[in-house]
Amino acid sequence: MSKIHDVAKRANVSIATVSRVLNSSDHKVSAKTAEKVRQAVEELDYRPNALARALQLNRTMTVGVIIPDISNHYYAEIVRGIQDEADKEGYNIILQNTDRSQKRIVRSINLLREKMVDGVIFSGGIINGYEPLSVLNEFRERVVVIGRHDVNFPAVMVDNISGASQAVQHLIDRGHTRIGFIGWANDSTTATDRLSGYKSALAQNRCRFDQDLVREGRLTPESGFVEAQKLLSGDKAPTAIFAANDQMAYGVINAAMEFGLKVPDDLAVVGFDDIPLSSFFVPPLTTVGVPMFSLGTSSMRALINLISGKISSRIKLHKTKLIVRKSS
Amino acid sequence: MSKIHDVAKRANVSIATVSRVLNSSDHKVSAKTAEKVRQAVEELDYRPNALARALQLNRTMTVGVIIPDISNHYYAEIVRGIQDEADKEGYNIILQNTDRSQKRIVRSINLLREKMVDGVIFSGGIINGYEPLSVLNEFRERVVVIGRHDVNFPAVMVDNISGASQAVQHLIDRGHTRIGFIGWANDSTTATDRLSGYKSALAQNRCRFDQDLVREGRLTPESGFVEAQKLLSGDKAPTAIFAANDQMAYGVINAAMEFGLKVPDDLAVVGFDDIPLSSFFVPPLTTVGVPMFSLGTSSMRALINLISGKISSRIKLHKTKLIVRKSS
DNA sequence: ATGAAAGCGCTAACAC
DNA sequence: GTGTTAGCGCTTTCAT
Repeated sequence: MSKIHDVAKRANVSIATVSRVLNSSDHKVSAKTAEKVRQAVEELDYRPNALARALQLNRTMTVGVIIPDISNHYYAEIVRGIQDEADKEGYNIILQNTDRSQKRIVRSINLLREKMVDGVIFSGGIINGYEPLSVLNEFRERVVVIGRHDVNFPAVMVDNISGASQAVQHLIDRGHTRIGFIGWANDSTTATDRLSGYKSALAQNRCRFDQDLVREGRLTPESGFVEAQKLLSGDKAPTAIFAANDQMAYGVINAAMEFGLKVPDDLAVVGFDDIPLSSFFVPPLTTVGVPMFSLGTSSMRALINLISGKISSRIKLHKTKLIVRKSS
Repeated sequence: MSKIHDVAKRANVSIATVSRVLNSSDHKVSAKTAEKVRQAVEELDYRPNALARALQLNRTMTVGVIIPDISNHYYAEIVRGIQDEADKEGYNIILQNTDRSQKRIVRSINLLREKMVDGVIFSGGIINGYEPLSVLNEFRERVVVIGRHDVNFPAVMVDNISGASQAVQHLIDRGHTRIGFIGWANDSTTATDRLSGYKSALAQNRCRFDQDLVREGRLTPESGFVEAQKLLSGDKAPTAIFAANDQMAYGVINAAMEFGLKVPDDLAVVGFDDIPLSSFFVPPLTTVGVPMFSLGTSSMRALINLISGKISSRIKLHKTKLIVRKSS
């Protein structure tokens, strides 16, 4: 692996000169010398050592991305957005999965500190009022959070309240009044916001809110299946179920079949997220589309702005979109 | 951000001593001094600068992972496996998406070279006989490839031939003789192997191979839909279709509905991969399970062995498993 | 327009 | 058992 020194020797110049032409510094270098250097670089297939460069410049051009789980489509899509945007500006990312574990979040942050990342994007898991928050503060003005607004960092989020409200309004428009809701444990603003939207649509239409119709799943098809069974086996079963994510909605549809209920005739089902398979599910799932890719790009954009000292608005709210298909 | 110097000063020792206790070097340090140092580290919340460390040690403890697209479940799951294994040994990964573009593959590899990664795991996209191959060679003994054996690197792969063959055998056992196949463009060994398995099962059972029954999709539900339509509208339509991945199988099932065909009664459908939603599809999809997570862990393990100079077998073949559900 | 040399934060060889 | 120092590969100030 050749170093700047080798290039300098081959081009008969000093390493300072090599550095100058490679970084197109404002220091003038004669065209002829520059050409010689470029030639040598080519011949040696020289690549500057990013480590040495970063150490000197105090800029690694890499950012940390902390998420619960990359094998979850939601985060995978966000990460893709982050990377595409990062790529444009020459940034790379180091990915950390936390499975929402407090301990792993702290470990991840500390590791990213050691690796001297230029900033971090955080999504998923609790960070408020806990150790992670203080550790994250080490990054000061270089943190962007996806999906939470209850924390003192710039945030990129989805308007979950209005999204959920739209979904429920749609169901009400279809004539439903007993609408079940399957959410998940309320340690996340996403979960509570979707529940709020559900409640608010109900209230706006003077439908009675019934605590027996709301259940907590665990975001998996399995849990959607289980909770739907409970909802459906009561004596006052709902005629429609709004699942707070698509995967649970799949479980709901399966449960409906189990009960001999036709979707959407006997039971209408609406999901949330619009993951890629939802349009090919049988029946194709009505759902609230979340622009995950855009969440990724815009969080990365915000972070780049932060890093380069530009101020950007502290909260960017992304709109959802109701996608009506055959399950409702 | 405090540095080793600050710690040394606070503990009243030299930086060498600090370094020693932090790296538990075999150089002896008295228990009392060590304690003083640890105290200072704690108080200052000191974290060693990994850049400086890596520059000195010529080891970054990060590896590059090159894949087509993280938003594709298949790769997301592999990456999760890679990361979990990497974590155990203190490695981190830098992720590169290439969308199988030749140019982006080369760019990625060069970037990873600059970042001085300790090794790379490569999956997806063509690398044989092209520029990428020669660039990858820069990493010499520190490359592991997932899914190809036609290239001169240690490889971790899936036994696609026997997997496909199992699937087709299953269909034949169910009484089918006209079995359609939807694969994809044959620039990938995965694609050709799955086709080979299909053919070999046919041959073993003395079923005639009919070129009209094999089609090429593009791995998406949409393309599965389209190709299935073509298969189904011919005058000698198959009674079963084996799609070379689950997503295309979803499309096939949708096409069947379009034709008023009941699955599995009028048309049996088998997929490949077993992505998480397949068990909740309607009907639940019969498919060939690919151990993606294990592909990830075992490729990372192989790479770690390579890095630490241990020899490991050059090819590790992972078995698939036929999962019979309701679509066949 | 070009070169010499300091220094980014760390490890390890060498002194004592 | 502890300290001093060279050097990892680069950028940049200061000379010339």
